[in-house]
Amino acid sequence: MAQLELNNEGTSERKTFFASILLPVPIPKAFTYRIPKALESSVVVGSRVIVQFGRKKILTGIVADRHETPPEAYEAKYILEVLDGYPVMTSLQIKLLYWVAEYYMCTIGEVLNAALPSGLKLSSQSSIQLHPDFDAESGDHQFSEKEELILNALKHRITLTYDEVTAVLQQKSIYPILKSLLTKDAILIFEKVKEKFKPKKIGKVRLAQSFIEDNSLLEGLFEKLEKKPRQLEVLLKYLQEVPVYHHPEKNIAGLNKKSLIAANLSPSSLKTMVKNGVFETFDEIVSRFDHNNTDTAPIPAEFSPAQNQAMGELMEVFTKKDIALLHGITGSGKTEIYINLITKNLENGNQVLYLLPEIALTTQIVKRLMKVFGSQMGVFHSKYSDNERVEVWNGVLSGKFSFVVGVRSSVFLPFDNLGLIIVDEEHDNSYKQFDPAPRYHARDVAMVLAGFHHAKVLLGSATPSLESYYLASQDKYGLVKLDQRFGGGKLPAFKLINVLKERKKKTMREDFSPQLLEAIKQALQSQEQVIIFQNRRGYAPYITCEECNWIPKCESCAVSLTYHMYINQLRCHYCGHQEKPVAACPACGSTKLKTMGFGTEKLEEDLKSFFPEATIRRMDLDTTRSKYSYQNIIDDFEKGDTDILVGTQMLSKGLDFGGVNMVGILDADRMINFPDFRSTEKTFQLITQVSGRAGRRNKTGEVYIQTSQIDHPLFQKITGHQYLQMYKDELVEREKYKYPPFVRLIKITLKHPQKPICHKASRYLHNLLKSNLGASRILGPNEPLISKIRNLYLMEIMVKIERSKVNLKNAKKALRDCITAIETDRQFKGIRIIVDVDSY
DNA sequence: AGCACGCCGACT
DNA sequence: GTCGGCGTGCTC
Repeated sequence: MAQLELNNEGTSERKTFFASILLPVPIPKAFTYRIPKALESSVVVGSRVIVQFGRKKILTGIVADRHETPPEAYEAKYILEVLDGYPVMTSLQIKLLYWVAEYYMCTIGEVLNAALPSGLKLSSQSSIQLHPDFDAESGDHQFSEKEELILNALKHRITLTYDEVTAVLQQKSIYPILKSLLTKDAILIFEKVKEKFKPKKIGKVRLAQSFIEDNSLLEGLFEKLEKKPRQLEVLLKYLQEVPVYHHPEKNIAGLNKKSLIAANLSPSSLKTMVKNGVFETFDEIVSRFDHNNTDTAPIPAEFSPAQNQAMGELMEVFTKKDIALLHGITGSGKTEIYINLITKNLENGNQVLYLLPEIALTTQIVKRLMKVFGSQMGVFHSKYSDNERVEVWNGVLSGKFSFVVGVRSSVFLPFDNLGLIIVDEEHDNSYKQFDPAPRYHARDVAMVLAGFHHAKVLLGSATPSLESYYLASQDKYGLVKLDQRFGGGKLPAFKLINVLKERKKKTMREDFSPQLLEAIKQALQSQEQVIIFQNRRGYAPYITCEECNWIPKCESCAVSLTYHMYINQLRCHYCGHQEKPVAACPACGSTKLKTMGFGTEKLEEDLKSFFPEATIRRMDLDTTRSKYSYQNIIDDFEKGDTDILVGTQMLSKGLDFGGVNMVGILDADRMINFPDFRSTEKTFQLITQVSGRAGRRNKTGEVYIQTSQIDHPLFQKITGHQYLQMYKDELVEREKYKYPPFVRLIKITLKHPQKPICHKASRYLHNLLKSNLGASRILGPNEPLISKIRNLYLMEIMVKIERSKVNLKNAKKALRDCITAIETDRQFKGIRIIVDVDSY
């Protein structure tokens, strides 16, 4: 009987398993592959696999699902290989990817592309080699001259990549020739796959094991080396560092090659000893994140009464709600509260994610958190290399990092047990990804992620976004306030300067009012540091000819070129195009060219001439491109080496300086008048944040704002620290004109190299949308402020959807259909349509 | 997105 | 005739 059953089992059709594979390509679906029997147990949800995609491409994919239904329309290909012995993604993560793709209207592949560090992606490169059975002398085939060229090249090089073949042939079309060689069995085509992630290794040495097992051998060694003093030195140094007599087990771990040789010992002696079998060398894989200070410090200062109360309220709120907004003014000590909450969560065995805007991350706060949380904390930063990112990813996966501080893309890390997500500086718009899809908002994704994990979310800001504050006031989120500065510090005092008046009186020196200059002088005299804020980089936003008003423009974008003096270049801030400024106007020949407007670079230069004694530095995109330059500028300022720091909005993010007492804000008008429904909110946030850098514990900080609209109502709210008032007034406006938070905004951008086609397509799309969604929901089409970028003409359409889920889903479906209709219309061939959900 | 394949003009 | 241009359609 038993035999029979066994037979049955053997002959009955064996189950074949299939897997849906996510591939990092912008195609809106998963692909079904067959799981080979040998890999049946290792292919699980979240596994990283290698598959062939198309004729030759080989890609890394992620298993999203396993099932037994064979696809009907085609024959599934086999999964070629499973990388890693464990899944690199969790099922919750995959769920999140699908949510992001759905919500932000992009493909799952695009989301995967953003989520997976590129070090975890494999790419393949096609190469050719001689066919092993190929005999050049046999004369079975005739080869053309070009085919001979390739065969010859393959005699010298074992393999050639396609690029190299192109180089050998000096022509672009290589495929027919390769095909011909292939049919003649002269070559093989294969794919070279390379793993990008390289673990960091350090070279180490240790004594050969025989010396450890037998002490007498070691004694003998000393005798042998008596006449070789250089080698003896090496041996003695090693024994000094690794006391194998008393602790023989320490020999296994060995010693860093570098530290052995560092003490002026001879590398060649060591080499000889390795050759003679005294020492053996080996590599140790180490983490790129081994912090030299693993000593953790306890939570520093005691809570102030205000902090204590806020903490209590937060704990209370979290028993009822999953999301809380901590509205704490600058300097009120939000970080201590965060640390306390993080600690509590980690003690409960939960993971914690702490999100920060990009540039706030390089600074003090990371150092401080590192002191508290030590090696269980991972840092995920955009300036990190691929290898470093893969290590953080793996660290989260393995449990090494239970706490991650990171930028927006860290919402995609492989957490499996989150207890808390903190979104600090919640209002900051760098949480929203603009350019390549997925155009996601990390704060909003974080809330969904937290929902999957049943985790809490804490949003923190001194100037909360209108959206968050509105939801908090609607009781959707808990709201906790912290409105006293830690240690009794005072909020800065504002002084508004009417530049119109000063201009009339002709008292302005370049772009500085006499009041501002006097204040800077005073501050410098009392050894205080000064921050000057101007939200525009470069020297001058444009140059113009005094005779004919000609302005140099970018050849591929509809913008004037910004003049950068330090490199004497005109630069386009949209496409990066650079050119040398002309000496004479090409329109009229006049040499009277002057710079107009001002950026940080000009302010820096002017200040240098006004205050030649002072050390002045500049912080903007141009001075912070490299990995550590930002840190260096901050460090120098903290140390007091810099007297005046001129900078763009970078200055507003997460910095905390002790020595600053005054801040100057130039050209506030430009921010207020920016044509964007958020300009009021953004200006308020930016000025409040920059002002927050001013003021020490014992002294009230001063903030000088230069404006030509001194009566603008926003200034009263800023100078009076009236967030609530701003919020109320702004909400009235937003409701009246139907803007967020009352609706969801979806921005559609159409791009085409020909202006008429772009405009026509946008009109067609507009009409389609109107008839599908109702005219009141559609705005535009508008030509954006910058109507052409990189030789593509732009048009924008805004869609407004009421805040209810049913509407949003239906609306997106309709939107999708309308866009597809335009995309497939032959008259609009080449049109690119970009959808940005919750556009900023 | 790549990258084949196919059809078409232009140049040794 | 080949070479390279670009338009079109597919990828499990």
